[in-house]
Amino acid sequence: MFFLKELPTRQMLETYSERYPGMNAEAVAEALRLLRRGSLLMRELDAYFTGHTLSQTRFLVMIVIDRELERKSLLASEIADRLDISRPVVTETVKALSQAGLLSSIPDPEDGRAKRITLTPNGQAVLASLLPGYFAIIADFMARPADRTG
Amino acid sequence: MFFLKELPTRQMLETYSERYPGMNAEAVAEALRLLRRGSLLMRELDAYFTGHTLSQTRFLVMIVIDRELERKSLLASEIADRLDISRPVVTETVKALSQAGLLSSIPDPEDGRAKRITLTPNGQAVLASLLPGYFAIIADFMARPADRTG
DNA sequence: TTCATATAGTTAGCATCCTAATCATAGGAG
DNA sequence: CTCCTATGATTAGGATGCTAACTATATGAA
Repeated sequence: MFFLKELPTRQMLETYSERYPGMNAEAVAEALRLLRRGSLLMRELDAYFTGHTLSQTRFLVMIVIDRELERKSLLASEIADRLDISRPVVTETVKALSQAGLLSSIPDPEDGRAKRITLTPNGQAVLASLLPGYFAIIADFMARPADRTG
Repeated sequence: MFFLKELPTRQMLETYSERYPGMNAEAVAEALRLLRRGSLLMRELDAYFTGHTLSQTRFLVMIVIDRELERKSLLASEIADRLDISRPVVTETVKALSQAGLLSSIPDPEDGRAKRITLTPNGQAVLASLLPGYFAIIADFMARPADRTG
């Protein structure tokens, strides 16, 4: 998260730019807007999931399983790959979601080390119930002018 | 952080769009690109600061003090406001930076509750030494095409 | 002056993420 | 078959963020 509220003014960046000749003031300004805007959207989504006893990561874990077309299950390592998060986080997230009855994991019959993780019917229902609100937050956020996003 | 690696294809979003009529597929696609790109840049910056015994937040705390034009010091609450982070985080960050000799905080003579936090000369030097690399990472990142950012 | 309320900062406790180390199974070279 | 290495998953420990509750000081109304 990057929440610098008042981004540097153009003039401040020019000043830095004189001190640090290699720097590209326009690229920096654009990057800071990107970071700020992304963080604000993330904060809104986090609040949404927290309000539903979930988290961004737990939601995304369910999403990547749900969106598999030819398979019903993923291995923990596959989830970690698709989400670009560390494996311990997957372990912990799957444990929590399983306890909540949203996922189930069964030993892989073809690989004694692996577990196949699937959405339970309840998990599918919860995911389906969350998506409209998720899309609504995004649509609302993207419709706001960038400088009014915060 | 939001690290969904393979963003949904246009077709998948269309499919969701049929299931969830309120959703704006284009806005969602753009939002996901924003989140992914922002997260990747943040990850690169985090790695940079970690490699210099710092963190994004510690760096930003120094930045907002440094960029005050008319004042040399800020209160913890002012830092929290400018960075949009919680006060306990400021407390902890200032403590760590003070122990590292980069900040100093003295009791405010006009308000017995407050502390005035300033950059030490060493803090200014460290900040100055970090900025070129910081700007270089940003410039490099922004120069890469968006679909090759990861 | 006195008390209620607001504000500055800290502490405590929780959530979430990471890396490094560990355990168990797979799979291939010999 | 046996051993070495690779891979799936977990555990342990640390960093960083948050909210809620607390302490101390300030401020203003009665």
